[in-house]
Amino acid sequence: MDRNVFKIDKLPTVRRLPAYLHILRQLARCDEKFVSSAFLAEKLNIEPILVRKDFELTRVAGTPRVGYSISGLIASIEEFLGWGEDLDAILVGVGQLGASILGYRELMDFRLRILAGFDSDPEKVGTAVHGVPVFAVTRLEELLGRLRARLAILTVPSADAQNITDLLVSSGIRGIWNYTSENIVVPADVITQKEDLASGLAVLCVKMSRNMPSPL
Amino acid sequence: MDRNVFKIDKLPTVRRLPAYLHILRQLARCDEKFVSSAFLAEKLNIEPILVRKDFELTRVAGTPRVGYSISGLIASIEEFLGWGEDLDAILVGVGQLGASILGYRELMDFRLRILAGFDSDPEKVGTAVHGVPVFAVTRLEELLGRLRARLAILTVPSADAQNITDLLVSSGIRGIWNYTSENIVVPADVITQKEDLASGLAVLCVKMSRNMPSPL
DNA sequence: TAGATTGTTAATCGATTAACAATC
DNA sequence: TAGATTGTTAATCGATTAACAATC
Repeated sequence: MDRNVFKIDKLPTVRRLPAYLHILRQLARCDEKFVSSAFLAEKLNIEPILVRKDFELTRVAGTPRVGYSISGLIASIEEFLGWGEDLDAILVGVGQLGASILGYRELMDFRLRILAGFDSDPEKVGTAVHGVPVFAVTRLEELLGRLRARLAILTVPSADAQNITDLLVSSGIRGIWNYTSENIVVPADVITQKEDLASGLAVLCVKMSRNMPSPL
Repeated sequence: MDRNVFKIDKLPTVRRLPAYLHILRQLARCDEKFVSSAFLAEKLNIEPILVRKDFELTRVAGTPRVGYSISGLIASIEEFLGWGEDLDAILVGVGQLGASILGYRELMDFRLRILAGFDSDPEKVGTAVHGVPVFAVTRLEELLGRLRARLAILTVPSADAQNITDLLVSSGIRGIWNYTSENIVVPADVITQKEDLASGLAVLCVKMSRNMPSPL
């Protein structure tokens, strides 16, 4: 089963870490110093013990009766996720979705730095979207040699997904954040993460139908 | 623990169903009639037995040696998700993200029908984005009385998330698909589904750091 | 028939929850 | 001190995987 070399454990925990980080930063902005697992659990609708278990993974220690140091937690989580330093990326496909990602302030909170956008539309080439310069997709290989980004955000039309993926891989990209609806194929040493909006909608629909006998 | 009344089981299965659906429709378009669990498993990088277990939930039956009927599977999955009929929704916050959702063809495949957009920007009010009319957010309550949509897509700035949520809830919305980075608070009988881009990025980052000793 | 694929039943694995001792 | 909160250890729960019988 080596097709999934990158199966990491504690995946549910990793998925929750950014949510903690978001709340912790809000608290830090309000000059709070300590927070309890119960407080965070309440916010995220989970159990306090789960919060403590999650923090165990990041090796942060709390103080009985006081809680966890907010700044300590932020540092530990960032450290664990590798979000302490800028994460350089490029984005391919500057359509409406691509543009909205370029303008998504939250991602900058996580020190994701999108160095360049690429698009095949000559109208877009040469412009800047949310301050990010857009280049022709034909220059991908050339520019990736210079930019040293290892991560690519894929927001092209589904039909182009695999072609562009192949190009990204041969240009040295090691991770692809896939926003298309295609299941792209990559060599074993390249990592992909598929962002699937439909799965969230499915969960919502099933919950709603469980909730109401007649869904309309 | 009644705050999570809508904890459904088989959640991982539900999350995978749209991915099956997507592949099945591609196959149907190619006039394929049957598919094996092994084929689908290969596509999604999971185990064949997991595919069969998932299908068990939708009560679809396969035929030994032949596989599953593609049209039968599509029907069963749609039936299970309640995607056999149009799912009426509204969208609040016609910014770049909101607009990209309005233009997202894939969602129409799932029969999600966005009846109206709402925005506070007078420039946008009265226009149509991807064919969807945009109304003033002040008319939310009034129009929701008429539209009979039960689902709202929330793409407003984080700062407005809770206010708009309260308005949606008091206007009769039963489910909120939350694209903001806020953890919105709703009454126990309203369902929310938070779409968290950061958690996908976290998984990707952790996988990449596991992969490469030095991440750059 | 022989062989491929489903479907069932049991085993394993991992995530969450519970209980409670430690501790500030 | 007493009480609140962490952290540890064990129990439970659910999801995935394995084994193999059923079946077309």
